[in-house]
Amino acid sequence: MDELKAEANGTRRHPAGPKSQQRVRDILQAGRDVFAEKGYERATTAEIAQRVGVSEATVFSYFRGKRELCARVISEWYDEIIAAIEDGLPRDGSVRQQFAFIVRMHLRLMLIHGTGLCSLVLSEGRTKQHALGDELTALQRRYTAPLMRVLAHGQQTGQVRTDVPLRLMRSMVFGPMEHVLWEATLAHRSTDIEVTAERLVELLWAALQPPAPDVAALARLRDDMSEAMRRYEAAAQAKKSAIPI
Amino acid sequence: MDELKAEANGTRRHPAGPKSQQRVRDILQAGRDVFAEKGYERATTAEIAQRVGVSEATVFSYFRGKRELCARVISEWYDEIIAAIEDGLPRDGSVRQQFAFIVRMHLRLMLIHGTGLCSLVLSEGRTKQHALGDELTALQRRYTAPLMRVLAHGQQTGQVRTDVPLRLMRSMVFGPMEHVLWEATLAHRSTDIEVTAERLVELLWAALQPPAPDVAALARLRDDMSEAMRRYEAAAQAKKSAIPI
Amino acid sequence: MDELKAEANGTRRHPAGPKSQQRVRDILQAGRDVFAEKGYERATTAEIAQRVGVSEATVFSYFRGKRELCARVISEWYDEIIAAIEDGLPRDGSVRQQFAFIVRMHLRLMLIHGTGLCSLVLSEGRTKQHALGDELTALQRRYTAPLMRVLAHGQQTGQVRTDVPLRLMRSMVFGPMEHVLWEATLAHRSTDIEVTAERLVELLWAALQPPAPDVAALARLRDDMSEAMRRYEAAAQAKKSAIPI
Amino acid sequence: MDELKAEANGTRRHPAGPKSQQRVRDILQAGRDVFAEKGYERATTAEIAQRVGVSEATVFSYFRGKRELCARVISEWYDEIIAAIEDGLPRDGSVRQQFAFIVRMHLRLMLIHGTGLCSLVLSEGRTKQHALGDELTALQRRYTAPLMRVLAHGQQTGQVRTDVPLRLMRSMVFGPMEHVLWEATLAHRSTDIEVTAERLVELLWAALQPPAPDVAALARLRDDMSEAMRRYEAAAQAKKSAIPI
DNA sequence: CATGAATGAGACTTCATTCAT
DNA sequence: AATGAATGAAGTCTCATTCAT
Repeated sequence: MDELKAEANGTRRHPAGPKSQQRVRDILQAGRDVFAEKGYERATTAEIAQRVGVSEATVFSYFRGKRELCARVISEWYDEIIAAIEDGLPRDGSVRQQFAFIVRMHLRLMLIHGTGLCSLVLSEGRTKQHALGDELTALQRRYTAPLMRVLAHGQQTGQVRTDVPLRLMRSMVFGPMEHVLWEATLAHRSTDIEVTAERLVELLWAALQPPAPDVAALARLRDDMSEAMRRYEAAAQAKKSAIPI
Repeated sequence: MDELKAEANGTRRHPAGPKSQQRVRDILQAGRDVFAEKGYERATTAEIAQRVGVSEATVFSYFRGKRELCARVISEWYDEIIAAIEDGLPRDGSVRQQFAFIVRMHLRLMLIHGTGLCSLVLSEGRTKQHALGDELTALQRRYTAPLMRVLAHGQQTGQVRTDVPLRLMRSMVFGPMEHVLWEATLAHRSTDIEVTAERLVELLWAALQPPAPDVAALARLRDDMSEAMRRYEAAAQAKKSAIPI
Repeated sequence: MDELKAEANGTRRHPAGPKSQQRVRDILQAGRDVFAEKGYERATTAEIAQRVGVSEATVFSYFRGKRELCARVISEWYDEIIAAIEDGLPRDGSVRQQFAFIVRMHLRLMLIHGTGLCSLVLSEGRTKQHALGDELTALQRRYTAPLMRVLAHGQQTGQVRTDVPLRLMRSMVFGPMEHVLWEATLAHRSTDIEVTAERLVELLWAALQPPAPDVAALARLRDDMSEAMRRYEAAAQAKKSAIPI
Repeated sequence: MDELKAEANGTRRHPAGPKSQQRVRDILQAGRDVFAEKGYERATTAEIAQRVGVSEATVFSYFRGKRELCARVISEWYDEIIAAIEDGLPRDGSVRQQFAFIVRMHLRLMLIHGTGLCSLVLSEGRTKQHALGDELTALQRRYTAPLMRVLAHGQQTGQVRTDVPLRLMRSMVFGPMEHVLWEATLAHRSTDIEVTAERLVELLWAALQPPAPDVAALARLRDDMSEAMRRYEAAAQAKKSAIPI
């Protein structure tokens, strides 16, 4: 991100005066809003400039172009969110506590700015030929790093299962969160995000725990039995009513 | 979907000749590809026409416009996927088998056409004022319906936890799948999707099970079963040797 | 018009079978409706074809193109209207009666088909480079011929003034009629066209009569006097109130 | 009109710089020419831009679109013509003088820009669903207001007949003028518009006068006047010769 | 520094018209 | 005789981007 900043701010025109820095912040803020609301394609530099109250040309004198501005918006946002999680992480807490913290913070932080940014990242991040590609990947790695560390630590202490690749577990954690966030935006129904967060932690934690092989197998056995019995009973019932004689 | 079809074909110019139908199919195919690759905004009617090998005007004589074409692409794709899942679902299988089937099929079907369509739906579906909005919602409901039924059935038979809203469980299931799919596309590393599917099923199933199963009771059940089986087998064996014919 | 018909019907493809003639009539009818409703530019061959219930290609096999069709529509319409006036004109009536008949018929006939055709002629007739130019001029001459004859006759018998070019009198007659027709269409207020016609006849007839030089001059004198008196009185009044002493 | 102006300028991009205003004027001028020549539909933004010597994009940065430009053209033109008539109207003149002034000015002003604008207004004004509809109606009312006032005044002073609705008289006046203007444009023959104007005034005035003036009474009035004048002149003459200094 | 002004490139869309069948 | 199918040409409009002032 630092090299991004340098690139954006230095290659163009403006020395790093304090006024200049404020301008950059204003533009980034407006850009964040507009990109989040409209998505990359539908956002226009005109609207961003207008929200800042400057001319389009000014925007282009601080940023090389729309794409760079978008890249900066995304990276700033990632920075904030990463900092918030890294700073707040209860280092002395249990693995489960740390895990819960991350999930909770993620959901909270995302919803502060609506899910626009989130899906911006997801949609635009996917596009190849988008120049952002590399930096974005780096950011995403940094972003998921805290969770990865927690999970790895959990594996070492036997609290997290080791029979599944970490990458899959990451999907297992972030996937539902994104999904929940989308639903929260789509449905105007104001989901109680705190309640949802706690439930999600519980569900996820259940999935992440080492399989108590016995119990799981037993449960499976019970389920199979149960199914078999039900099917038998249904069949018996059918026969009875079908053949009254 | 049927009214979509009617709307698209016929209102414009071409009666339902056989050649006409083929053209429609060709355009839909090209549209699917391009929309999937580029997303709605970056896709151009020019490129779609060019891939079919016709002029843009031809495309517009079969579909009212870019948006309608996109809507048709999405709905056709949903139709396929829904049909595949509804038709293939093992109705006599256990809840777990059905669940596993859905997850597996989902991952497979999505990857046939790349993740483009998937994220197209997600990105475009999110945008309000997109006119597609309503039909899309309906399709998504139909799409997730099988899973919802399976989960609900599982809850009735005590195999799926009831302490969490179904909606959250849906996010819990589809979220990771989407995430996995994105990773699969992003990283060119060809993940073995079948293996991943099995692992995902296991993780998810663990999350969905009722919490705190009574281990002791389960063990007792198992023992009773075991005993019963053994007795049965012994009896069978005895019979077999008694009646060689 | 006859050469138009020949041109349209012969140069293309269709021999003059009775079926073919019916087709031509149908298309002309639909064309009349659409051109009248939409104006030349906004009318589309597609809509015309659709109203007839044939394909666009069929329309083009009977008429060389949109422009020719429009020309035919206009000329047919002129034919009708001219015939109606020529046939109905009371040859034994007085000049005033004949004049009144023409005005009345004009207003009636125009309103049968709405003012669309009327303004179509006026708008499109004006456009140079419209190919219709020449034929249209000829038609308009034929169209106004009855009126011109009546007026000329009136001049010979001393019932119509001779101090004004016939051309100007034509404008004097047709101008108000067109204006009235436009107002009738614009305002949905259903003007009683018959009453308006009678009033118009009276106004126009007054204008067309030879100036009884004495009377006119006298009237003018009276008006001037009247004005002078009023001004004087106003001035006196002002003075009185201004200078109370 | 003012809200039109505000709407057009400013909402798009350019603040009201001096250069900007000139551009607006240039574009309006070119727009006026092109719309007048071609009519609304056949006019193209490309041609307008080309005549100004700028790119199409520039035109669209000053006006929201073709329609708004056309609306502005029409309203500017109306403004000019209304101002010219309102400013020049001889307020102290007789009713006939005022009437003659309006007719003369109308014909002159219209011909300055050809009849294109005139028929543009008439053709486009007629089209329903044209968005211009409302503003246009208002403008037309303002435009005909001076004439209406003069006629009403004439009615009060007995110089204009009262047995016919004002609306019909308006058609009676504007109708022939439009017709004359069209003929003037169609026929390249350069009509002497001043002569025509005077003749038209005479014809129209004849139509507007109260019917059946009492010739006898008028003659008596004239004789009285005449006698009075003669007496006055004789007296004046006497005085003049009596007091030579 | 900031911006007013301009624009090239390209998007979607419409429609009269042609032609093989 | 009729038409299904296709399209070239053109139109309106949008927007990121540049540059002289």
